[in-house]
Amino acid sequence: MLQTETEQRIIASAEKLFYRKGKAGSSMQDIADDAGINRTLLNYYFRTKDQLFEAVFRKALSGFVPGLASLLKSDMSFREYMPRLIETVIDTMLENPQIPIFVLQELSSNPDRMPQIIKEMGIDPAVALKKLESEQSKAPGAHLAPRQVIINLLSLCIFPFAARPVLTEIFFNGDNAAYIAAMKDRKRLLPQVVENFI
Amino acid sequence: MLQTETEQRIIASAEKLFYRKGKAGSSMQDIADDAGINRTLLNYYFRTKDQLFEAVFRKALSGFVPGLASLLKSDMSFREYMPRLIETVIDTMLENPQIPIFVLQELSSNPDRMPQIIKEMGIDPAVALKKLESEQSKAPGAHLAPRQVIINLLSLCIFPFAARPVLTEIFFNGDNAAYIAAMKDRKRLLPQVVENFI
DNA sequence: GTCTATATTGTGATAGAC
DNA sequence: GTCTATCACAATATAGAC
Repeated sequence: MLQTETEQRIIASAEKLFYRKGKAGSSMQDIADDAGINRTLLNYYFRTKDQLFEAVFRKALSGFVPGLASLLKSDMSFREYMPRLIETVIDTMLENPQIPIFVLQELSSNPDRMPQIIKEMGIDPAVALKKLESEQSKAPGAHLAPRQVIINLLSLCIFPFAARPVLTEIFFNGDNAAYIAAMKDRKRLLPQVVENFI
Repeated sequence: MLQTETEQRIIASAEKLFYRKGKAGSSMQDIADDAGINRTLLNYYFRTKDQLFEAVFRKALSGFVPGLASLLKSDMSFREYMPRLIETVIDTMLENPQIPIFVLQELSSNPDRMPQIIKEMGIDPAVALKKLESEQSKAPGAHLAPRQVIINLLSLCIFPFAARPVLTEIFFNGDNAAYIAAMKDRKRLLPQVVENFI
C-alpha cells in the first residue's frame, strides 16, 4: 500500500469531489485540476474512472465499518460496548461527515453490492444479537426486538451526520460550530438514551 | 398543475432515475428511453435538465417536509403529535423509500439551498421547541435539550430508510418483506422509545 | 512518470419540418 | 406536440513522444 505523492494527491482530490458531487458528478478533469496534475495521470495510476471510484469507496467503507464490525464481534456485553460504539462512530463521523451520505447513496444505487461487502468485511450481527437477547432476558418485562435496538442505535449515531445541512440550518440557524458542539454532546447523551430502550 | 400524459410520464421516469442514480448519473436520453418517448420532448416540456431536476426535487421535498412542518406548527402538545408524526413520516417513507437519500444527497451537495427552502416551506422549529420545553418543565429531573429530542426522533424515523439496503442485508438476510414488516412495526414501537427520552 | 495529441463516444440543447 | 437533423462541447480513454 505504499503510494507515491501523486497517487495520494489523486486519492485526496477524488475523495473530496466524489464525496460532494458523486461519481457521475465529478469528472476526471475536475479531479486532476483539484490535484494540480495532468489528467492522463489518473488513467496511468488507476486505469479507469471506475477503478478510481472503487478505491475511494473502499477507503470510505473501511473508515466506516470496522469500528462497527469489531464491536459486533467483541467479547464485551452489549451494555459495555454500546457507549464505546457510540463514541467510535460519532468520532469517525466528526472527522469525515460526508462519508455516510456518500456510502449510503452508492449502496442505494447498487444494492446488489451489499452481499459481497458483508462477506468481505466479515460483518455478522448474529453474535451481537444473541448477546443482546440474553442480556434482555435478565430483566423482567417486554423488550424491543434486538434488531430494532441496534437499528435505533445506528440511526441515532449516523443520521444527524447524513442530515447535517438540514439540521445545521433548522436547529442551529446555520451556525456550524453549534452543530458540531451538539454532535459532540451526543457522545455523552446517547448511552443514556439507548439504555432506556434496551 | 394540469399535466399532459407525456409530461406525467417524463416526471415519473425522471423521478425513478434521479432517485436511483442522481442528477449527473441520469442522462436525458436515459429518462426519455425509460418513458418511451423522444428525447427532445424533455426539452420541449422542461426546457433544460436543471429545470426537470428541479421539478423532481421540489416534488420530493413536498412529500417529505409538509407532514413535518404542519406538525411542528400544530396546536397539539408534543406528546400528542409525536406518535402522529412518527406514523406520517414512516408511511411516507414506505411509499417512496428512496426519497430521503435523494433529498439528503442533493442538500449535502448544495447546502446553500437550505436557507431558501426553509423560508419557502415555512419551517420554523421555534414553536415546537418551546412547547417541548414547557412540557419537560412539568416533569422533575434533568432532560435532554429539546433540539436533541427532535433530532433523535427524526433519526429514528428516517435513517432506517436511508440505510435500507444495508439493513435489509445485514439484519434480514436480504428478505425485503421482513424489512418492510419491521419498518411497519416501528410505527408502534417508536412512540414508546421516544417517550423514554423526552 | 509525465506530457501532447487524438480517437471515440456521449451529452444537453436548438432549429425546423410535419 | 412530436419528430429528424444537427451543433457545440465535454467526457473517458489510449497511443506515443520525451
